Amino acid sequence: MLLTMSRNPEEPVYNRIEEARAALGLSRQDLADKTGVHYQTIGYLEREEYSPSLVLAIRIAKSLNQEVSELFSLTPFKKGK
Amino acid sequence: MLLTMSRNPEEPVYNRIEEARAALGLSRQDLADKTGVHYQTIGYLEREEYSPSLVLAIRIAKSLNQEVSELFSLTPFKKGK
DNA sequence: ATGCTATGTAGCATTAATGCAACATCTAGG
DNA sequence: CCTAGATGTTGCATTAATGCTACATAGCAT
Repeated sequence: MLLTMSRNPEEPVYNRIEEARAALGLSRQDLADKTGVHYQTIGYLEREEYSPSLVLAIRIAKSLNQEVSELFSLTPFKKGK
Repeated sequence: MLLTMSRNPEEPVYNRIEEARAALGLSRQDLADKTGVHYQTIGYLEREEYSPSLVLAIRIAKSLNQEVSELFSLTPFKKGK
């Protein structure tokens, strides 16, 4: 089909993907490859322009050796790990 | 828009929603109300006709006093709790 | 039997998540 | 300076997730 203007849903999910990814020295492309998604998708998630599906969240957590609950939250994360 | 025939995605997520819900003596309608979704949505999830968004998974886990990882998995659950 | 509750099934509308492509920008190296 | 890599931005197509409505069925009451 055509149209729609997604980007920026009403229900954001906070995440620490960028920190966790940087801690492992991975580029977005690297993480995208490990996870099996487009590298832009990682970017959108890090910028919190939309929230992932549960499957994607689980796969990303696995790629980063983290628990889903450590990486994603409905409430903002505190600064620092 | 129109059309589409969702139901039954390519990537299922296994879950224990039904068991956890029953353990608390809640009907689907009860859980749907607590979670803020349509009661049919709970049914689709229990029958694994599609997998939830991350936000919904988190909210459901919270409604059932469970961890996301205890309730959802990319691999099938063993029988019994 | 009648009725009520829980559940399954089917369709359709709307919106979000994802892929992908084409750019722009910025920075680190050579 | 030039180039390459990483990241941000915009647009559009496709598909999944969700809401909602309606109806069927099965069980359990009264």
